[in-house]
Amino acid sequence: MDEQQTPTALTQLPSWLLTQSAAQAHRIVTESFAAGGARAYHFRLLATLVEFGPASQAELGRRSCIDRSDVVAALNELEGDGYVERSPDPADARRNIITITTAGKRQYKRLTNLVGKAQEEIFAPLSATDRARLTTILTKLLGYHQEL
Amino acid sequence: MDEQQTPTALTQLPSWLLTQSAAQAHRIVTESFAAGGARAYHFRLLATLVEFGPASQAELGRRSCIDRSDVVAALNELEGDGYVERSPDPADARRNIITITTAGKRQYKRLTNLVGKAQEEIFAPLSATDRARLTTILTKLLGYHQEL
DNA sequence: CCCATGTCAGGCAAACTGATATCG
DNA sequence: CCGATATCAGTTAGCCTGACATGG
Repeated sequence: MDEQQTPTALTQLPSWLLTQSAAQAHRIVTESFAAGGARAYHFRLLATLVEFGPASQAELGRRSCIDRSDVVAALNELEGDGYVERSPDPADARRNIITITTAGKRQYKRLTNLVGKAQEEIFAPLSATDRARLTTILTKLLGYHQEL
Repeated sequence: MDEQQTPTALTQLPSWLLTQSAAQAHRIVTESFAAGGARAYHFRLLATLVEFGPASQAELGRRSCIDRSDVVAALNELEGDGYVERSPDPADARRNIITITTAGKRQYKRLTNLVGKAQEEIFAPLSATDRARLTTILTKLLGYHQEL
């Protein structure tokens, strides 16, 4: 009797479609990470360390698009789990050099695996063509908003 | 020297593209609403009232995809601004019937205008074809995740 | 008895702001 | 003096859970 009635003022609004489907994706990804005892911030930081090597906290924050103050907290947790190590930078006393540990690399692989499965769950209804188009369009969109 | 270096593990992850561009969109929309002294919840509720007419709070929550408890708070604010009115349902003593006021309709038009401008800002880099494709794909995606 | 409703209290992850001490 | 760094404290909007009294 009472159908799913969402106002067309929302349904036909591009930004609504974007934020709502992102919310679904976010929920699924968050659950996946939780199964690995982690949060999105941890994955982002580990990925950054794996791809670019050791770096200061500020540098990590810029590369992973995480605020400096949030980097502190996330690194505390990663350090507590033995996934990264903090050491003072001999060349600049203000900085810590963050290094990923062997356990950290293992955890990163685990999380990569989990997030991969989450992709399948999220984008299940889309054809290969749709997925490719979506990726292309969103890359364009994101690139535009990041360089401003 | 130090290019924008975001790990490809993120850059090439569909859910990352989705959530990050949604974050940009969300930020722009939020700023637009703030300029009208409102939040997204207010717009959602007003749109629901305009399209479907007076309804109980629970019904409003279902239609606008807002949790019952958040509906209470948002309606308090809308009522405080004179945009909606609460009245007891004579047919069911548990319910309030929420009605949008004339001022509320005016506010809704204002917000519709603001959110429209936000769309242009958000999707500026996309061609008409890209926008149409994006809308189609996201509609498909959202429909899939909502009916489960 | 079970379910729906409105309300309140509170948590939670992400993103952000501001202040501060330290160092280049 | 200016700017970058690491840290801490605190805020926010959105989403969510649990509890509870009341009424259908």
